[in-house]
Amino acid sequence: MTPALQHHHVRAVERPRLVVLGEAGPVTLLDHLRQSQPHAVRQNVARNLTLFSEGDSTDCVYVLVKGTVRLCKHTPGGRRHVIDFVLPGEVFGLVEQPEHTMTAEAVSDAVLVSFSRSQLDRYAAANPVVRRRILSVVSDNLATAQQQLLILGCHDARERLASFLLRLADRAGLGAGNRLALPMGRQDIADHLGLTIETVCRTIRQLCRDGIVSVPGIHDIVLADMAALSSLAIEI
Amino acid sequence: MTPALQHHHVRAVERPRLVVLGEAGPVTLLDHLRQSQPHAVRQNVARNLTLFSEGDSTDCVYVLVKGTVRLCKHTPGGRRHVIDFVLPGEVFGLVEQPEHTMTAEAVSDAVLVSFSRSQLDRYAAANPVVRRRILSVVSDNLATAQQQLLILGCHDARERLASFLLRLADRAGLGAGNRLALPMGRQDIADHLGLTIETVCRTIRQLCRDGIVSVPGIHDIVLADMAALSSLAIEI
DNA sequence: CGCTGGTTTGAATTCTTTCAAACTATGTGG
DNA sequence: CCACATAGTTTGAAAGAATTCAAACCAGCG
Repeated sequence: MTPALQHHHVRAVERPRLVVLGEAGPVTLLDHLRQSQPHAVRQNVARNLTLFSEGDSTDCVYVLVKGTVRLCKHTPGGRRHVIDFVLPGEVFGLVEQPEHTMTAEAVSDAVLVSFSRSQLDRYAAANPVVRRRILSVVSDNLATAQQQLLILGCHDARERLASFLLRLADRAGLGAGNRLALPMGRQDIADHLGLTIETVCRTIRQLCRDGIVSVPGIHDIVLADMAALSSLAIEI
Repeated sequence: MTPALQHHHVRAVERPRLVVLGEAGPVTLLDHLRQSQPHAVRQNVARNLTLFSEGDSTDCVYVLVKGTVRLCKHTPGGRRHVIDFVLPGEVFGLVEQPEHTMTAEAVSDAVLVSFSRSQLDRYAAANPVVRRRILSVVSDNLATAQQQLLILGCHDARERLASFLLRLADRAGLGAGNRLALPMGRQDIADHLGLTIETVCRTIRQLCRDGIVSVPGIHDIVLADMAALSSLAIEI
């Protein structure tokens, strides 16, 4: 796993962007992180491993290179809520508090790069553009959470699941034949949507019977009828 | 409505804080806003009036002085979700996007001060502390939204309502005899908690019968048994 | 006094949860 | 390579909860 390869992987997952001819400076926060901390630690984590827990000090910022991560909150009563899933190319763990407010766990085997938070802060202090990127990330997280509030406000399971699938497809992109990877388990989806695992199963099955999706494998779903799915989901 | 009076009102709603003897500089974002824009416009808005809508340009930042405001998202399908309520002393409308993503409406007759966004940005450009305050506000909004995700993840109405009441009590403070003002209507609460208005009514009634709360007036609720309410709510 | 907007109650329906059991895939050890 | 154990998923049936629809109620107001 050479640095060059690592470099490639980190960039490969980025969203397409306009390329400025001649000089393409750092644009995303990830660009800036890579530029200012070229020797950041890259690590492989196995499925179900905890990356950090609620209460841990926020001394690192992470970028997911490969795999999927879930961000959870646990209640004293032993319940769990999955606030969000992290997809490759996304920054996570960037919190404006001394301690993490969520737990991050690998949904599947994952590869990530961890950057020093204090170093980022020093870099940002001298660089207005980086500050704006940091604010953008937090602001995007806020927008995402508010979008999710809308989904959880839906009264029925079909609507929540349809919305979830569409949002995931939008973020992760669709494969050939509208195939979408579902790396997370059914329980993860349930805890993300405020449902039980049984309801998630039954609702997926229902969408299947209605010909709206098909499920070639547990961790794959084909969005056969996007129009029907969209009309089912909460419109944004 | 003299400037002095306005000054008094704006400060009166602030959270208690330690007073530094001799020199008490600006601490909160509100302090900074007031200091940098001493002639900001103060306005009265009547119940149900819209302050700004989704899509409006974000050229102002607001501070609520009196009354209550709801922040909603509307779907093309005609549904509405109340993302949050704004209480006196709180900043709202501070969004890192060119357009508002929510609609703000007065729940009850309200008084607010609007500050110029561009002026704030210029001020922040030269003042690291103000930048940090702005980031704090956005970050706090994020924490609030994620807390609300936890509440909406609850499978039953009692739990959501109990959590809502406790959170409101925590933010607004309790009056004599654990009295809490509920300026918003039942439909607002329903749209905030992902329930129907009927379920909200019935659940409040149920809490009443169980002696956990009492309802002297539609817009007042007495949290009689805080312990029971806490054990009912989702523990944080 | 009667309207109007908002709230509360009732009864039936629909949906979700719960609990239990069967099933499937995956990995381990023989 | 197969049998078995395990974790996770799916299905079924019954119970419980929320929604829907309808109607009654209530408070503020012209």
